[in-house]
Amino acid sequence: MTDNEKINPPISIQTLKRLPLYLGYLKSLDKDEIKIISSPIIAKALNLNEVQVRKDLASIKSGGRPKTGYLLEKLIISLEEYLGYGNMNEAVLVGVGCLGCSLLKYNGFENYGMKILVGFDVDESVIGTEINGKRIFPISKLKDLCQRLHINIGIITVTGESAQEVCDLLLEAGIQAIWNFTSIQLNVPDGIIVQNENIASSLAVLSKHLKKKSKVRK
Amino acid sequence: MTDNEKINPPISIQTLKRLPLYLGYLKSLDKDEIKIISSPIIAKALNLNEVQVRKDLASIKSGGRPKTGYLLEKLIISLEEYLGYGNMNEAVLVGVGCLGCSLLKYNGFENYGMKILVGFDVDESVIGTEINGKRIFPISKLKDLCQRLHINIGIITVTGESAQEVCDLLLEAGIQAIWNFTSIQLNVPDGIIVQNENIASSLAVLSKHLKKKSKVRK
DNA sequence: TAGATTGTTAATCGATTAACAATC
DNA sequence: TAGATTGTTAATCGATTAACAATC
Repeated sequence: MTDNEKINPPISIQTLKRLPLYLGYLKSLDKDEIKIISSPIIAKALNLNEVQVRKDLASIKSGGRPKTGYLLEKLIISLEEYLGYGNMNEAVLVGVGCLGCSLLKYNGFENYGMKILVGFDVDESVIGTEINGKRIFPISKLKDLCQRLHINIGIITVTGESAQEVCDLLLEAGIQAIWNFTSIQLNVPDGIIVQNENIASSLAVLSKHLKKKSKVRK
Repeated sequence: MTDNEKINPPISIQTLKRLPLYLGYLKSLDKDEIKIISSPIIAKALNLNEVQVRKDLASIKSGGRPKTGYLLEKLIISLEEYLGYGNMNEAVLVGVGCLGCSLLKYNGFENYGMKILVGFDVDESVIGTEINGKRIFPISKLKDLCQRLHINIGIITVTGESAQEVCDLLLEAGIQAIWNFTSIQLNVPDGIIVQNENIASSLAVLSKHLKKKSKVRK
């Protein structure tokens, strides 16, 4: 453990995932009307336990005050700072199919500190075109371009069959984090993070729940 | 606890989410070549603990045999059965924007036991059109149509501002499960499941990881 | 029989929740 | 001061991992 970690223990991944929820809720409030907000109110709005909210917020230096609560504006700034929404991470996307295309078109990522610069594909018919201002390059240019642009994040929206291949290519190009939209489990070396966006897992939870309900009804 | 639960304890949500991963991996294997598969092999392929794999597979009746392992074909069938990939859940999608459109175009859901029947929107220019064979209706038809078709799942791909409104409408129409692609936390009564597909949370994990790495490198 | 693997019981680990002191 | 709220320490809960008996 480094000295830094002794003083600022790393927050849990669960807490980290909740921080954007807090931020989203706080930003939805009317800043002119509400100056101060408390953990019980946040907890109620987001269906969370109020102790959990306090603990989460305490883990970033949120400056809450006993009796008073948290200063709304200050809390928003703390969260944005912690989540790094100020300094943009740059990404490339590989696989400009149906899903890839809609991610390229989506402009909301920039609110979360990520910007997709370019796309890659093998399909001649999309290479050279622009989608939402983002140029599509042949996959042969991937390594060179990523290295030159110092890209950190690779988004994989190809089919399952080519996912690992694309992943390896991205790693060769020096990418540090992968956002995986395929249902394949990617093999990466230690230190590289893979975030899986797994539709099948979500659907499994949904449909199991439905099945249970229909059984109860019978 | 019901008698049924005493005999077949409900599996944990974590296990449930991993089942599609097992299935995907097993299906990717060559059935002609591989007849039998063991937990250490599955675990290695998916970067999981082998005890976890065994426990997960034991929770559905997978019929593994000591010394031998699991019969590949039988295991696939057990998983598909448990996940209910045989009987289709029917869904509607509300919000035919950029993301909604690409979900309508995506045909992979049917492999996971879900079928989107129709879409809804307020935008006159999309109402009446078809996307991938799915008709788009005005939102005023939502309640009637969902009730008549006995729809179970509602997919919300509208903007955050109208998300709760749409959610309430879906609940009125008798929907039992909601797949929420907005970053809003939806309020639903007990017994309704909401599965959040939260891009902001995923990005928070990715970018925190990158920040830590760049610090270490300094 | 010996070796390999499953399935289960016990131990460990981590996250959530409860209790409570500190504080404005 | 009394009441409300934060932040932290302790207790609980649930999931993962380890140990091991059962078995082919």
